[in-house]
Amino acid sequence: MPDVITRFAPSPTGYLHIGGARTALFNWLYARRTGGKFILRIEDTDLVRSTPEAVQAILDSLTWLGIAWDEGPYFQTDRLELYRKEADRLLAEGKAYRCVCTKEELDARREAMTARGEKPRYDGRCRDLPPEAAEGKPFVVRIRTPLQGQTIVPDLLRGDVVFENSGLDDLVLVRSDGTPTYNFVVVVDDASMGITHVLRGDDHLNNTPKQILLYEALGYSLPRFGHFPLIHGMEGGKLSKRQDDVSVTAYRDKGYLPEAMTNYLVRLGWGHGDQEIFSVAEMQAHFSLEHVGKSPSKFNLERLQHLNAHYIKAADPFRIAGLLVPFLAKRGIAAEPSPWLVSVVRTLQERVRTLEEMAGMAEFYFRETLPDPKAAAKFLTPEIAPALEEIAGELSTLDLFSSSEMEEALQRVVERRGGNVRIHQPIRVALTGRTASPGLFEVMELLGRDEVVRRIEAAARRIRS
RNA sequence: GUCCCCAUCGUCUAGUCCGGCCAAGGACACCGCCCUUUCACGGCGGCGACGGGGGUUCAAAUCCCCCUGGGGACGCCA
Repeated sequence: MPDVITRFAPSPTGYLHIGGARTALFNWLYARRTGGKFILRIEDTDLVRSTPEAVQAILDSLTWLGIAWDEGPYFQTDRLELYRKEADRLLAEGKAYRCVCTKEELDARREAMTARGEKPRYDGRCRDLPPEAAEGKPFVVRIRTPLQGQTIVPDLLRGDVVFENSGLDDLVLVRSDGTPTYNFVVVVDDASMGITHVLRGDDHLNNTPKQILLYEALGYSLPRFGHFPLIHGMEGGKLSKRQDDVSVTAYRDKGYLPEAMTNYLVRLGWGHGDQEIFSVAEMQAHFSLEHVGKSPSKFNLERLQHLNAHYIKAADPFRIAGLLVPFLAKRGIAAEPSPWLVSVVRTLQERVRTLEEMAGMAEFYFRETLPDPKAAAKFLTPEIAPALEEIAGELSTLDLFSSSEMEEALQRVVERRGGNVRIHQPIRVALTGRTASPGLFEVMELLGRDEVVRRIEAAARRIRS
């Protein structure tokens, strides 16, 4: 049995979002770092909102990120028998009770409490109902929370957090349809799976004292708890779909590399001295809970972009070429990984931040695009047309289409025309349609002599007409 | 409203646990300069923070209290 067993327990109600991904990453890294085990468990007890598509999306995202679970995925819907048994035990021992309050009644009471300025909570009116009173009526099972005393959450990151039991609710353990609720199953599962470290988002800190009470009621021993600060959106507050891209897949589809994503996420809330770039192996070697910060961090796209640019530069161009194909396809360009594509990638690698940008910048390699009007107005002027024609002529006579040959050909034309003709930018615009591009001679080489001559002649013709 | 958490450059953070090495370091972004056929890459430099107030101490970014600010939770969601 390993000393450390962590888990990631998402609910399959949507895509894996950034915050969840980081929680998974931290749990995984902590397990790896300590030689422990990392379990994936799908919390699908909300039958209404859970979907198989969401399960698949979560699995895909984790796999894409390279976060590999050692066990699972377990599904809570496969374990209902266990929860039922534990609920019955609590009932039999008097540690839980049946409550026949209806949802409507509860809502009304909650509203009244809020209006009175109290913390809305269950008032406990079914606590001492004789069991027969629930006969024939729909009921939920609630835990009997102590009215007095305190519950202390020993948090790995924050130290002891003290809660007054009087402020805690009699949580619903089993719904009226017989299905168990989150706070109940999470305890039963974490205990039965032998989870040693429950590491999760800060939003669960308030649940933890209630869960501790449940651990005690069930006679389980406590795991260690640690709560990570949340990731905020770019405008502050929770990540919102409106302002931020929240799903991992959204970033994959925009052309971010998984290693950029994990590197970005691991540095959100965690640091190792001044180091910014982490390979997975380095993360696994250095990750520790002591260096996880306590304050929330804001999601910052520019940083992610910078890291992605870094990893694109560092990546094998063969791999990038393969990844680029679908991004080209999105622009209607049918390309296949080829030595030529790899060369194209090489010219673009240090100029882009995402694969999407790379595809956009690569477009001119595949088809002639009309020059940007401003660029044309500045560089494709009537005065330059004769020089362009002359250059096209010179280039078309070349046998070897190499950088040095092209450069000499251009030089000959420039000298013939008095030595001070600025020719590079006009050619660039003629070939790529833009004023910014990879090196001119690299572009010419990849385009090939005939295409280069054709585009330069076409540009000259457009000027004259 | 009640409860809980948090607080170093615009942002991510190092430093905080074990006060002095911090006239606060790195990175992103931004601004200059250099390199250069353009753009980028790269190099060099600049801008820029301990939220406020009280303590404790010879000494506080570091410890304590209050305030302020930010966030989270209050479901038959997870």
